Amino acid sequence: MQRLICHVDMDAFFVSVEELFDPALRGKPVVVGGKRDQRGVVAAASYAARKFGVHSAMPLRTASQLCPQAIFVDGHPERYREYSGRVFDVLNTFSPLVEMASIDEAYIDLTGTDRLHGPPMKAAHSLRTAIVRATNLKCSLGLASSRLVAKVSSDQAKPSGVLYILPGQEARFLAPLDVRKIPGVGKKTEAALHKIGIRRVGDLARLDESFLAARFGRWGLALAGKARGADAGGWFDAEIGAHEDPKSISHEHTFGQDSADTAQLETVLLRLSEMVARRLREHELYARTIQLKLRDEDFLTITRAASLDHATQLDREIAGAVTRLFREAWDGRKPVRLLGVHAGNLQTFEGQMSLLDEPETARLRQAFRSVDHIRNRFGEASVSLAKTLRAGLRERVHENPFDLPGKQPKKGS
DNA sequence: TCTGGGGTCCTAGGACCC
DNA sequence: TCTGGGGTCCTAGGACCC
Repeated sequence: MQRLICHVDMDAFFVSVEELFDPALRGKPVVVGGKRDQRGVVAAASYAARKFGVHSAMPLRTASQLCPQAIFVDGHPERYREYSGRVFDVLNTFSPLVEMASIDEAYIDLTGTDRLHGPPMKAAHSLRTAIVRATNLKCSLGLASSRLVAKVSSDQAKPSGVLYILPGQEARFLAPLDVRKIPGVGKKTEAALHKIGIRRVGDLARLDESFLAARFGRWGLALAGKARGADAGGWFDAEIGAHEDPKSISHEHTFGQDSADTAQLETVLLRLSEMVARRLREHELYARTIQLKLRDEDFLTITRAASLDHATQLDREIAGAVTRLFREAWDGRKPVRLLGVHAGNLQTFEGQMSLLDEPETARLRQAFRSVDHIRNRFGEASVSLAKTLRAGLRERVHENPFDLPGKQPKKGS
């Protein structure tokens, strides 16, 4: 069956939500992200502000210079989450296959829903009407046979439009667009492509795959696929709405003023560690690798990581690890602009428990190493011996109620 | 211009193992 | 020891997205 993916993108989301809470903002140049003289960047700008060249990710101070009459407001994440949830609920009434890709955009799989919702354009308009009714917010919709093309087409439909790319027309739709329109092509890749004379997606599609692969590595290969409209690998291929645990959890803080006050810096690290630990517990995840991020007054940024001998979700252990890293990494003189705490190598409960049982896992690992060693030295003749050993060990493993089947260590070489 | 905070994925070198 | 070729894990950094 022909896949039909719809990408929903809320228009000027943060600004529009703020306008709901303060209608006086409507039509005015509005910048969401903080005060005009604060350290920080623009999270969202109203269309009136964009006319002055203000755009998201721009420093607030720059935005203030470009558009002195702009109204600067703080962001309200709780409000955005609330409205994001409403959008999700609406989409969920159209199809169970819904995925919020970020706070203001979603994918919905409408494959095979024409009996229910009518043809693609009709379905899209019903969707948009339902969203407006539930939120009073505008959005743009892109429909296509892949996530990639759906996303690009919703962008082309802005503001407040609907665009459907017919199956088979993907490459024709993409060809005249700037390469920058392809998700994943940022400033650097764009510059690299411009350097070799490639400006539009069509130029990219004409290139040899092997040339792109040689020039841009694995990413080049994906790029070639994308230029032709394919969901080239990774997340783009995944089923819509598949739940996935986060791969990392982090918090960071930029100081209002750079600081070289050890006590203050370590207090912030402690607080960030607590925030990370709390979120780990919320997700019921355990981190094995703790990473410090440190940015100095010259904006020089380093990261230092340490892997623990067991995974944790405890404030104390995370703070301890990150403080050790900090004391090694910071000379105590250069003022610090930013500190961050990052938890990676995340494990679920089961993985965590088998690791807790340390002498047992150490013995197991040792045993498997011996098995592999025997196999390497004595070849095929030893296979049955290895099998027997494994079977025996699996029994032992099962005795541990927290260790689930299928969790044995990986085979050696 | 003076550069947030939360993520994902990729690369590359080195340690270590067999 | 002049020296191979898998593989995994760890760490650091960077591009990119919203």
